[in-house]
Amino acid sequence: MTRTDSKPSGRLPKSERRAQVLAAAQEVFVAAGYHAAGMDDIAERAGVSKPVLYQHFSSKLDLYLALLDAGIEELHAGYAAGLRSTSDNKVRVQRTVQAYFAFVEDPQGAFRLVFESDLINEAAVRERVDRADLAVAQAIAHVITEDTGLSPQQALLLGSGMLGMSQVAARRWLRHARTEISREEAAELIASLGWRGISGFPLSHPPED
Amino acid sequence: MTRTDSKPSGRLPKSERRAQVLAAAQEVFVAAGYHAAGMDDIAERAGVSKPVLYQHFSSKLDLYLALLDAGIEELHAGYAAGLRSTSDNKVRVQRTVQAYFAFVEDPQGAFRLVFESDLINEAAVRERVDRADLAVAQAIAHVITEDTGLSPQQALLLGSGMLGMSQVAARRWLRHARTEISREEAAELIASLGWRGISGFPLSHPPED
DNA sequence: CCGACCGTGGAGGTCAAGATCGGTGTCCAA
DNA sequence: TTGGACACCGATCTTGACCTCCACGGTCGG
Repeated sequence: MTRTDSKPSGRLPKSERRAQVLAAAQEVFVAAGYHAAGMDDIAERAGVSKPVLYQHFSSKLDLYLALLDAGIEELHAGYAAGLRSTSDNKVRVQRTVQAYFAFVEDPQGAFRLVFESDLINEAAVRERVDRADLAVAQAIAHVITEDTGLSPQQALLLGSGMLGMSQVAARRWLRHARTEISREEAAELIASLGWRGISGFPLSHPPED
Repeated sequence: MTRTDSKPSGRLPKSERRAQVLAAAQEVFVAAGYHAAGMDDIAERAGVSKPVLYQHFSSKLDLYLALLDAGIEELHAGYAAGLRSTSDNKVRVQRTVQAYFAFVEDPQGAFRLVFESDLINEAAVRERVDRADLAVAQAIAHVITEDTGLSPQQALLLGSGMLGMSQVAARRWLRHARTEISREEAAELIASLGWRGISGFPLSHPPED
């Protein structure tokens, strides 16, 4: 019985141990937020000691940023697939909103790191979240400019409005309406709200001074 | 000239001194966030000593909650006035969105405490923000149920979508589009987005425009 | 004129949490 | 089998921030 591969606390390859630490850190950060989370908690959750944490990540912030990047990438992959799946802008909006709801429903809770981070004052975090939001808003703005004659600035503002609509509604649905309304129905409702709002704009928008 | 009332550091009535402390604390919290702000900074900013802080507020959290409550009340007063100013639901939506943009533009920056708090994990903070959001969403949901045949749950979800739309768009406008688009135009754009979205739902009254 | 009092100011205590060092067990190779 | 080296763990250090104690100056009553 010299083999102890199945033992969770045994020696693991570096990448596997790193993934384990990341998973544990995500659980703790999601449950408690950045500031309330302790490296002790993360180490205990991962079943390793604190020095092992610092063998993989140079600091608490580094660990958090790795998880934040993964979460943003997860969200990006979700809506990007929806955008490329069709050229029908209405369906594109539906897919994007669906992606937000799916992201929020993810059992790992990565949305807490992207949408509800308590480290938003940190420049690195703020910058990444801003960039992610801008990408989504621009994607929606692109859809808008195809269907309306609004200026890029106006379209981008509307895009951020659509983004906020999806984000906040998805979070409210998850917390307060998940048992009453299915994910698909909720997303469809919000997508209808957004699409009707967008498609109501005139094709040629005269600037009103 | 025995009285030195005009001297800032002199004796002040308790309420006035408290207001001064609150103003200084708001500046520091808005600029740095809760965690990065120090009681030393607040005391220095207010021109008082730390014991004076603790004569007025029992803890840092207490001080923050006082400011958060004031900010929420400011937002509430803004949109509540707009809702009562008319019975035209379209105008109500416009006024509500305008209130969000005005709140975000407030030079004291109270919106940072309500919309971008880095203490959102604290139960007291989360509860107050949730309650404030729910109030707005319910107010909008009431408007929605008047014009559509949606269920209360559906209307509340749409209301939170409208809320998020206004909130996120207002923040983006403040940070990235303030010089290009006026506040009124931006708010009108978002209000149009939301109103067209709402009025497009079935069983709605025919649009007057 | 003088003494007592009250509020201010700066220095310090405490504690939590992030970031590291000696000891140890285990695995591999000759 | 056995020696060596590597990776891990308990215990520790330090920093930083929230929260109170000793000396000082101005004011009011006798």
